[in-house]
Amino acid sequence: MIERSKSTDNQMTTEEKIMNAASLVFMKKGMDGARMQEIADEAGINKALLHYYFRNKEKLFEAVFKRAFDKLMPPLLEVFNSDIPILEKIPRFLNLHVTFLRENPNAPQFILFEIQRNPQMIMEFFAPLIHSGVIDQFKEGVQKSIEKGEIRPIDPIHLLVNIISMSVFPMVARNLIMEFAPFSPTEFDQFMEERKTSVSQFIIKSL
Amino acid sequence: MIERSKSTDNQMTTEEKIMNAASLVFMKKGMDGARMQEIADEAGINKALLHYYFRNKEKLFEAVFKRAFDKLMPPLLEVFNSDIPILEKIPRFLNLHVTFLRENPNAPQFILFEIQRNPQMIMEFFAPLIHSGVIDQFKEGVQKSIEKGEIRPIDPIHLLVNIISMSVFPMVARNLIMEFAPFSPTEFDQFMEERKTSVSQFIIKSL
DNA sequence: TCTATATTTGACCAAAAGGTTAAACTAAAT
DNA sequence: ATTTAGTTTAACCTTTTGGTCAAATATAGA
Repeated sequence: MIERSKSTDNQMTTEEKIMNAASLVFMKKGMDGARMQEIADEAGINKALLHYYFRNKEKLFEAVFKRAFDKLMPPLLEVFNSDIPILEKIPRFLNLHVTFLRENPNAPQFILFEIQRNPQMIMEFFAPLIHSGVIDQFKEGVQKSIEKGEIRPIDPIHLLVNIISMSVFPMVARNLIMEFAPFSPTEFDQFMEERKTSVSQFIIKSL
Repeated sequence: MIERSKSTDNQMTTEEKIMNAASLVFMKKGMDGARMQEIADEAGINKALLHYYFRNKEKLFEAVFKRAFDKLMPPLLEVFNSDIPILEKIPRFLNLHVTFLRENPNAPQFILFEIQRNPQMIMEFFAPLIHSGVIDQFKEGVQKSIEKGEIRPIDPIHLLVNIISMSVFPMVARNLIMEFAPFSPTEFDQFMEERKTSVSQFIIKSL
């Protein structure tokens, strides 16, 4: 009998196996669409074990969400919090972010959908980030660059939204783009790689 | 007793009431999260009536999806299919699209999520669009503009993805942006209105 | 080896949710 | 007024699904 390709590697602890399987299933199907049985199958264990390690679906989901969130945010902050000038921040951000997205293709869609499903969760996870002053720092950085004449006058929020949009959205619309372009998975991957420089140029040119 | 705010207007036919209620609930909760009972309540009718008009949840969902899709696509195509030069297409597209998005705030997220949930549906809905040659037409238009020296050399697909990203993504990340900016619903609305010109300028400047 | 603790399982359970049905109600046609 | 076709409902059924439990198995310490 042929082995199914599961998230089962014998060296992993059961808890890790569960987390990986849950991550896979939740990211693909969302909280509502995910089935505990499917997660158990994917982890190669019994369903009751899920409840042994994580009390219930909600708790398991939160653990998965938190892990995805904690993997996403640090590199993002690292760039925005640094003191390098805005024109250098942009290519650096795109590099880090596109790399992350390639390794976690379903993360953005997952986070965005769950935010809409349960907006209260935004508070819990994003509140500390919001109050850390990253945004204000970014705004100030842009303002200074404008005063120095390095870039044209532009609303910092619009600029920020533009940057995030162009790096995140293509991953969210991945399947759609692949159909329209049309791209094979490999070609799409290359497309995203190109965007590191392509989008950097695009933004810098417009400033 | 105070009347609840339902999708119930006495002049609507039952079928319309159901479609509107289903649209509301499906858009907010997605296929998996939506409950037939909730749709029935929202429409102010009995649950069995849903099955009388639409055989089952799947069929009802398809009807809702189709309606959303048919409302989204025509204006989009109208602009891209027209023969006006690319530099005029951009502001026109943004105008139409942002206006549509404001009236259907949950449509993009809804469509994107469901495409991921059931990729097969892409084919059914988007196939005719893809084979209509819109994309090739857009590519040619950009190429011509490049040759005429109207815009700098740029990969048309990257350009197209940039345009779509900057207009669609802010609506998908609506809740997030409102928290971060921070914006009230009214302010966010104004923000999107600003983007009609802001993004147009941003793109044109970069070309 | 024997005991105690942690892990894992198969069998169940109760609630939720989609779907069905037969009967009641309405409104138009004869 | 009666019939007929379309509409609406309350009650019910079945399947799915998250969750539980007692028993079995492995693991480590005395």
